[in-house]
Amino acid sequence: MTASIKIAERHRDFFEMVFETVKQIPEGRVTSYGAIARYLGMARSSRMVGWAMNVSHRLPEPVPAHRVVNRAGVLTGKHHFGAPDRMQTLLEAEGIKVENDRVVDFEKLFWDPASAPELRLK
DNA sequence: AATGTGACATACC
DNA sequence: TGGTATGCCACAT
Repeated sequence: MTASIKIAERHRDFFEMVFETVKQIPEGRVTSYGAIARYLGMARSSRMVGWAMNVSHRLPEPVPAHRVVNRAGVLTGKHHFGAPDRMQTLLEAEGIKVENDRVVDFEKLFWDPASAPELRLK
């Protein structure tokens, strides 16, 4: 395997697909763990997406993990960004408003990798 | 080796 | 309507 990341062989591809998907989230948009899992054919393994995000911190290349929230738009992973409010800061830097650890207008900003409206419209 | 713990989601009382 | 249980599976202890 390429990097020093410890990922089980048979799931390495899955993790990489997660990273690729996350990297395609447009700036200023967000998606959910479940949407990614569903898109990759592991609808019931959304927790693994969370694990992938956890691992992504060790990746040589940057993965915009802050654009992934739970299905309610809550920043459940904020404690994994070093500083408690780093995730929120990153989001707000992209024009996404956050109140009470929740993305404002989540439904509008939601980007589904399956439908990928941004990619289809262009 | 066995058990517990999650950056989740869904189903069911 | 809201809490609880369960599926999921890599990883830590």
